[in-house]
Amino acid sequence: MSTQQDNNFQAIISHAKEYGFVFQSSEIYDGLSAVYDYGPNGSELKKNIRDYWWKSMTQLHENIVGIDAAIFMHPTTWKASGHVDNFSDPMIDNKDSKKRYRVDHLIEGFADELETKGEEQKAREILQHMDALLAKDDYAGLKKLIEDNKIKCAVSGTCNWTDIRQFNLMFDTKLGSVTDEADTIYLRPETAQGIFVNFLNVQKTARMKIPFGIAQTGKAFRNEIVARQFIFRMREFEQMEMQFFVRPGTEGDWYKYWKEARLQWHLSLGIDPSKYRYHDHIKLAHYAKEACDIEFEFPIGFKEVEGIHSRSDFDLTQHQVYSKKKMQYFDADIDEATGKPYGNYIPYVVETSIGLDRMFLLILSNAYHEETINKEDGTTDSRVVLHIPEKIAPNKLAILPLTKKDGLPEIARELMNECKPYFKCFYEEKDAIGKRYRRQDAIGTPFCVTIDHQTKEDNTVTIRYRDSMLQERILLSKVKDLVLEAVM
RNA sequence: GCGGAAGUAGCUCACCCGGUAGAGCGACAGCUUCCCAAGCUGUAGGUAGCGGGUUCGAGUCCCGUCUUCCGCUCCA
Repeated sequence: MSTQQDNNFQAIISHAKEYGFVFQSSEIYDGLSAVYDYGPNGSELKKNIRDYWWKSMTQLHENIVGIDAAIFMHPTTWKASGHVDNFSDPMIDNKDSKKRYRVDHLIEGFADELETKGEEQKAREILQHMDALLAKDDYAGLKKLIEDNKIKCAVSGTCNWTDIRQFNLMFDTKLGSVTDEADTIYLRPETAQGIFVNFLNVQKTARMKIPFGIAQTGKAFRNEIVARQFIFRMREFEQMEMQFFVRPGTEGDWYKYWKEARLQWHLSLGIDPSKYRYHDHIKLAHYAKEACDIEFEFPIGFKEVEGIHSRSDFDLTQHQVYSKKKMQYFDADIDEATGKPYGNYIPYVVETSIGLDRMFLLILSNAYHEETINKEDGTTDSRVVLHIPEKIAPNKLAILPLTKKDGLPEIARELMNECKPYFKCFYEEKDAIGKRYRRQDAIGTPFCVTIDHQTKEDNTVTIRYRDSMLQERILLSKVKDLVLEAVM
């Protein structure tokens, strides 16, 4: 058996469509850019990945609880989080170099140059002027400022600028019937804030003690300027995140802990460790203290699938400032250094945030193999198989009567009824048995059971394993437990 | 957003100099009862992404638009 895996991203996308994993959104209307739908097999796989994550967080960790916050949040949330100010910056493009700049960065850079040339006075004037214009959202004035000072593009060295445009990565909409400014609300660009604003509610009602975590899965929306590469970067996507609240000073250890724990979660799905790597951030986001990505070698190269961020007390502090509600926690544990309780503080946060859709793509691209099989008679055969981990495969078991008569379907149906309540099964009696096996390979079903004439005599069936293609005879009565054990 | 390539049946593709669409696989119904696809019979499915133009006539030429992939850019 040989495996051919030459980064065939196209083949994976085709396969995803052909077997009902992923469709482009609104395809009959030419599709909507960077928006995708999950089909029958895709929605099962996605749900299974989500469940596997959820269980690993909320069931296997006694100190992590879940919530399900709304997508709509009070607009002030996004002022507090920094999303309004940091991600709606006016941008300008240089027409010659095609390079895009944040307007404030461009002008500040110019001011810095002036300062190094000893023209501090002029630099200060320009910055003051810029701040005044920014405050008024006067884009024409800002462009004039750039042109009047002949600020050049560092790449092309020209002043050939486009108009200034604003790229707000948050989608907005109106709440209620009155459409004035005050009613503008945003579709959340990240799920994390739903956790932060509920920090006290959860801590008090679930009686959580630090250190503890709050987990959540859900949709988030970003109006990406460029969104591409299939489901890798979508405008509507789903996150699975957990915010872990810790005592200040311990965040470094917890960051290390979660960095390791999250990689172990990935490896628990049996994926080749060499396809993973960490990428530690040098340049940090506005809220971050330490940050790293877990990257996976997709067919399109190593890309981020999950981020672990030490977010300090930035978010809770911001919400405390904006909401004027105290976000503190009373820690009754005794500080050995002082002999007294640690007392009140705003907890630090270590975040783990994984893109569900990216994890889906990871599983799919890791699972996809076009295999050539050397048969006993010297000829070759081929199959497309998805080596999806058993635990998260869309279907766990295919039940296949060898023929559709002689009472075999009846026995198969009985097995179906026995197994159905425990895991997802697929029943089929059409076509040659080999063909049915191949169909199950193509959608990643780990086990196939064939009911044949011998079953009627000794209550044994053939179980066939997807990955090895080996088969063995087992008792009909053992099928359910065998599958259950593998998929739990 | 810029540049490149592409968009014909579910998937992969063909249609030579413009003359009103074909194949393989797949799907469906049946035969075969066959423990690893590609045996037999039959059926369905496309007005060639969408819109406009040139032309007697366009999938084939031109323009626009949408979508996808690749490179650059961006990525809290």
